[in-house]
Amino acid sequence: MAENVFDILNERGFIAQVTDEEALRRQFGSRMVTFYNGYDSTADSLHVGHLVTIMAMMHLERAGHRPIGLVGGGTTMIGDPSGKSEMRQMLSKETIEANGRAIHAQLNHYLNFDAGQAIAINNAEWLLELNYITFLREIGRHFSVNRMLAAEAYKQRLERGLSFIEFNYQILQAYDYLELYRRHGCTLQLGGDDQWGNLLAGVDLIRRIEGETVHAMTYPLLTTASGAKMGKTAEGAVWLDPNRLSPYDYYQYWVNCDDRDVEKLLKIFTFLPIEEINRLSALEGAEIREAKRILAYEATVITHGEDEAKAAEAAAKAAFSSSGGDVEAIPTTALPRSRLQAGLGVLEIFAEVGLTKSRSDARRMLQQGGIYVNDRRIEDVSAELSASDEAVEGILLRAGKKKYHRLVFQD
RNA sequence: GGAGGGGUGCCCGAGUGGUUAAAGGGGGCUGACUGUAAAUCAGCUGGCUAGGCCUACGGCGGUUCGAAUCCGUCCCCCUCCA
Repeated sequence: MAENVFDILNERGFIAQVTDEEALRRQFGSRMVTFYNGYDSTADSLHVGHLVTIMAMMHLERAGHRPIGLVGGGTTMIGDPSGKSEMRQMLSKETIEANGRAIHAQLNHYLNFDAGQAIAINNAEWLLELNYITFLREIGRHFSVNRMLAAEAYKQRLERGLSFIEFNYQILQAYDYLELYRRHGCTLQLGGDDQWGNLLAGVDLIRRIEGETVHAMTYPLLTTASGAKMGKTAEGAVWLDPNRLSPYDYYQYWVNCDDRDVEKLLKIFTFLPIEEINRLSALEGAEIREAKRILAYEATVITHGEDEAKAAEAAAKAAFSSSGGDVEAIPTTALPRSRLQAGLGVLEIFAEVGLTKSRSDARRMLQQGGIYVNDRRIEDVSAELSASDEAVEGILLRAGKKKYHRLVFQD
């Protein structure tokens, strides 16, 4: 008998709050559960912050349950105020639609929409055509403003101001759950812990209208050991779309994680067995890097596939270890050889390939000793690259300790 | 609609006519130490044709030799009243 997927999720740290642990556990053990997780269509790609939800859905799907990937084409028109300090900028309908399509395509990468196991759905389908008065009479009457105002999720906004449009978000999300319950027999909604209030609203609504008990479960909101939100860097989100963040950089994100986070990340972002994770987490000192390499590799396989993961790993090896590896997968820019022959300013090229934000930035970094060409530190601000710098593999540029870029030249 | 308060660099936040590319903190970056970790210490943190110029304190216009700082106007946000 296979292990109950609830226990798997619990053991791996996916569960923050559940409406009824035992009931849900029984459901998982006795029948196929249809569940959903919604995604705002605020961008055309998901990021690592969403990956927790995706991993949980994959676990559930593997256990034979049915995921619904809901894209919030309707709710994104409103904007969720939960835990936010300000109203989000309104997006155009066209943008929201395009984003929704992109997100579904991305989810299909992890879940089996095509195979018919998972269901892709967009709440624009029912929300956009709602009749205001009808909706208020049928759905709105079940919501207590008093209770909504008391909710933790709105606390911050009650101090700073909450517009009526946003105040409706929770109601619409609750209605989504009802709609999915009716259409697909969906009896479980998943979401981040900041969604707890929104999830419960749906559970309550279904109890009141349908007289049925359904469930809600939240994931913990992951933060890194240093306190930052998981999946955010100074440069922005860690995107899952390879066009927004290359597999190489994605791999680097994981391999650079804090020691203290390794165990947690392995449990959530890989499918490695717990025993293996325990072994890796027990490593100490420099050996933890081995665990990080495995984490980075496994996580990259899940999002970008085995080939890209291998390439990213080989590139990392080429850049960071003394032997072996493959420079091919280091981010590379091809330039006409004529530019090299004409003398290519170091500041110029660093800024051009994006290793530094600007020439000024490159100049600053150079003066601080952070600019390297072929692993030789450049001291002269006016230095230029010439044909003699070109090796078989091209020219390797490095900014600081970790950022590499390779130049190749074509006739 | 009325009264009051406010919009400053990635964020928070000082600054109320010149020495202000703008205190301080956070974040970020570089260097040292290391293990592509953390912590610590030091430096840096608008751009450029680089020691000179340009752009910057919500928008536009004005006063002035000179404005983030004064005046006008517009936009936006908050608080109280309606």
